[in-house]
Amino acid sequence: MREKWEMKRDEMGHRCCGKHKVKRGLWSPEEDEKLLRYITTHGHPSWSSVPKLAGLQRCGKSCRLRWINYLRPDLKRGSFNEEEEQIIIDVHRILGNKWAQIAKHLPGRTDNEVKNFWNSCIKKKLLSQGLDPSTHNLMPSHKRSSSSSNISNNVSKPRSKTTSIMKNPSDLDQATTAFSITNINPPTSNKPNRLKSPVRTLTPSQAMIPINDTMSSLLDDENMIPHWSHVDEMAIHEAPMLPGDKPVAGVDDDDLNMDILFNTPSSSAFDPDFASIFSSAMSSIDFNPMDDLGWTF
DNA sequence: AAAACGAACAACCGCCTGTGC
DNA sequence: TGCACAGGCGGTTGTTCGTTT
Repeated sequence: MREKWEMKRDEMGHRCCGKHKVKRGLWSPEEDEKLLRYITTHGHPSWSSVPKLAGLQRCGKSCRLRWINYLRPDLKRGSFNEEEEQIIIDVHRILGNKWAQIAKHLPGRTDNEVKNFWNSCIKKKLLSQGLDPSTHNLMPSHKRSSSSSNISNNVSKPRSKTTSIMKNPSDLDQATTAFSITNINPPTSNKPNRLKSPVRTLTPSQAMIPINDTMSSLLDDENMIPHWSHVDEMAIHEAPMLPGDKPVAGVDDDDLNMDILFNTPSSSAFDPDFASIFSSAMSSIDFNPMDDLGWTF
């Protein structure tokens, strides 16, 4: 039984769309084609006007979301590979649930995709390893009882550089790099990857970015650690500009800026104590929960 | 074979921020 | 300064479909 307010809402349409009655739910191929055709020829100077001009009974937000998450030609479809997974874990450790920021480091991936992948896959992996997904620290119950886990194989790796690295906040990018975990992935599941949505078929022009070559070029040769500056460049330069697209500002300015990270009060998902935990953990000579993760420095 | 379950992903909702007036 | 609007973002819900029972 649907609530009255829900029925009223459907009659009235979206809040953002005023009185216009709009269609909701999954997009049909016809709608996709209309939107794709309109955006590729006219761009999207104003999303609120796109539905009307494109002949769609959708709200502007819905059109924007559909374009960003599904129709954009520079999107990369398919499963995340290990390098991408590692990037997500590393950046998430620094930024928290800033999916849009994380997605900027993964060319062709959307924040929604990253978020879904995190919630459906990575989160469970971390939990299965006794790691708190929000802090990436070992949970208390696992701190000294994880000997059966493969991550304990690297426990005795020596600490070195990171302590000094973290004394200079401007070196966050290096710190991010230094925080790369090796061998964090649990044994692969017996379950095969579920097929992606069968609705969309890539045309040759939408061919996949050669992720292996691309990503390997972003990795430090010895440590398989991403070069963040290169990732940023990729994110900016590989996405083709389309009509109506605004120039993408360099992410260097705000993404990995230590001052912002540690001083922004509005970062709700970001642990306010992270800065102190982070720095104390890195400078501490005593117990460091990260030891259990096998850092490679 | 069919129902139940669960994983993956698409889409929506509400809030926040930036901008123009 | 305050308001309205559009766009962006993160959290959540809904849908689909493969797997298990």
